[in-house]
Amino acid sequence: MDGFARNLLHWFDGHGRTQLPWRRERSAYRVWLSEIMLQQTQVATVIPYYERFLVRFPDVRALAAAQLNEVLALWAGLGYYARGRNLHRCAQVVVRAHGGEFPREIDVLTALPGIGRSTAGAILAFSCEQRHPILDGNVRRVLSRYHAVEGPPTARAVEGRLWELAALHTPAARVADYTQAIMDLGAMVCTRARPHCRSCPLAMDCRAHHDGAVDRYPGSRARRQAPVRSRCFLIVRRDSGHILLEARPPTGLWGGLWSLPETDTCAAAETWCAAHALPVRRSTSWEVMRHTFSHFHLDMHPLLLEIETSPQAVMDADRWLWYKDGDAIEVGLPAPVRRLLDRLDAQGSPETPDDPHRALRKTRQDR
DNA sequence: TAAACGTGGCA
DNA sequence: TTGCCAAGTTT
Repeated sequence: MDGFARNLLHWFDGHGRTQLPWRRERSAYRVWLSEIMLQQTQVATVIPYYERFLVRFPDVRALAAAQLNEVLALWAGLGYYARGRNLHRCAQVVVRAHGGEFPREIDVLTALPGIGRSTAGAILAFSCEQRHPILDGNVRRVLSRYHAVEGPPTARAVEGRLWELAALHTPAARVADYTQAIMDLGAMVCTRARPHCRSCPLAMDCRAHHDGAVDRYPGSRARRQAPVRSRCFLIVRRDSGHILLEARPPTGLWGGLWSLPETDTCAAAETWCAAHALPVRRSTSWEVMRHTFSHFHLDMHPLLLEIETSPQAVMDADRWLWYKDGDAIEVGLPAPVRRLLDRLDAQGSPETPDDPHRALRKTRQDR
């Protein structure tokens, strides 16, 4: 064990996070579930989802036996829904092809849906003390500072060097503690902004700290300008308060979730209603709501359509659903759609803005 | 290989 | 307000 790991473990024994839910019982199933949820997602966000999943799906067989729709409904709000779809697929593969036990070989594990190199390493390190490196945002930050690794983290050479360093430092003994320790250090001490180098157990040998250039690492990644997509979302409401939902395609944005019917423009929405024989009694265009994703801005143009009761159109239960909050239906709603419906409940029929630009400003101030 | 994939926290 | 990014993987 090198000095890096020794100092880190010593710090961990006094300062490590011990209260995380997935640290209590380290079955492969629980470690796997937590690792998938934690991909690109902050710890505080994951905790309530993790607890709910464990109650509903106490083991991998329960998860494999569930409907994808229910899994995605429980996943709704976490984001990156391919993780939810892969989670379900992976559970079924584990049950069908591996007798309900997660494989202990890293190559077999990595071949499972949703499990890459880092997640596979974490599962084996935490659940059975196998010596494998991980490379997440924390480890990337700690190592790139400690060794003053230059360059954008996505660059191939940088990526390879960081994996190399991660493998070099990972000890044979106490692998689980070490893996937790380096993530805890990244989350609590070697933070992105204003790291606490005074209380860092590695500061003595940290090249970035020695050079007084901690904020140069990791290097910044190149960003593209986010394009703007403009879409019209139909809030088709019946007198009973039920809202028409449409099943989204199984892949892509919000894949597998339910959302409001979507068209390019509000004008197209009228065509859409005619095509589906929806007798519209009143329509009200709402203020523009801009939602920013990782790669683009979505300008949502909500259009409220109040319709006569019991339309005969839109009857395909696989694709369409009349939904009212409180129904005992498993529905996964994307967060922006959820917010839209919440606002509708809160203020009833929204008023038509007379100035779209003012409306946009107003919306953005609300957020 | 680069782009796609959600959401929320923070400075 | 805006940009960055968090327990990354897939195509």
